[in-house]
Amino acid sequence: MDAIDLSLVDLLRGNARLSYAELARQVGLSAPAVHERVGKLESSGVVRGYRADVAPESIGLGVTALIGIVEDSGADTDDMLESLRVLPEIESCYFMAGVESFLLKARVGTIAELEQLIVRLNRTPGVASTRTAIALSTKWENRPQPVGPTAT
Amino acid sequence: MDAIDLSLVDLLRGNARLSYAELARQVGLSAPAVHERVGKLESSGVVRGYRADVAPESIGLGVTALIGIVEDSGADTDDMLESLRVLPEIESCYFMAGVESFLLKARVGTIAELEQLIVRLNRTPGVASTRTAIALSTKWENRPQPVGPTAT
DNA sequence: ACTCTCTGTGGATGCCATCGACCTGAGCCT
DNA sequence: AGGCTCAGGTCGATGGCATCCACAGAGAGT
Repeated sequence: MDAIDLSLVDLLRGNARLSYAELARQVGLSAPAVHERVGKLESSGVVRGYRADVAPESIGLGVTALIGIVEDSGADTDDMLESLRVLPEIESCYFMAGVESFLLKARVGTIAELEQLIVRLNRTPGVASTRTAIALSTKWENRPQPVGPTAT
Repeated sequence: MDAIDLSLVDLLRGNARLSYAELARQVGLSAPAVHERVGKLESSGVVRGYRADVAPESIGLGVTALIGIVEDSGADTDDMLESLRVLPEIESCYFMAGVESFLLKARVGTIAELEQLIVRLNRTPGVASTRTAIALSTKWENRPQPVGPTAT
């Protein structure tokens, strides 16, 4: 991970569809060299994938909620994780310090679906209680912070 | 937004670097037709961009925190938003229902940097108080939920 | 029925991805 | 010092892809 790798990562976080030729121009290497570097970044796990950033409301996912979960004493955390993982509405799952062991970001189409999700969560073995906060609007999300030599 | 557009969105959320030719094969259209559809999805704002998904710890952002912000009574929400927007550590910002007006997801390299960020937030005009929860680990994040005709 | 529009196909062309051969400099052993 | 080795680069070739253009067919409105 030298400075050129960081530049490549930064460029691809800004636009994942840049061609290798364009990346090569930006970092001052040849296209095959960039191809090899990006391949190594992928296989070493630095770059996990490439995702289109889609406006959620335009695909029928207009409701965003953040849900904290308090575990039962004696609950098996791994089992709980598996129960959470199969719920597609849960887009993110953090294991937290604090009373609430998990913090979930969930996205659904309607409040009714959110209600169903919460009911299902409360029925899940190991869940003692949940606390749901609804996002009225998303100001921004997953903004990539520049990581390289910001000022050039 | 017909079924083919939804398939394209799903495919690109899974792998943003798929070629138009490959997308065309998947949805059963010609490459130029797919090119035009994707172009329209982009210019209509459905597809906002394409991002490489990078393991944050590998670029020196190993600490994730979620920060709730309680506004001063009489604070100007728009001004606050601008103050938050300039802080690059804040990757996501939701305007919430509830006592805490904002919920931020911040990513920094060290706990010391997190401390500095919290101090800065508490000094920001309009901020009455903050509440920070640290993520011990990220189980998954921004998992794209399938949207199209899931079972085919 | 005519025609307008929208969305598709097929063909042509130039750029890009990708492979293989070869080059170069750093580090290290003798 | 001299030379081995290897990581990581350049260059050139080739086949596939992006992208432009001309044109075709389905529906809607008149």
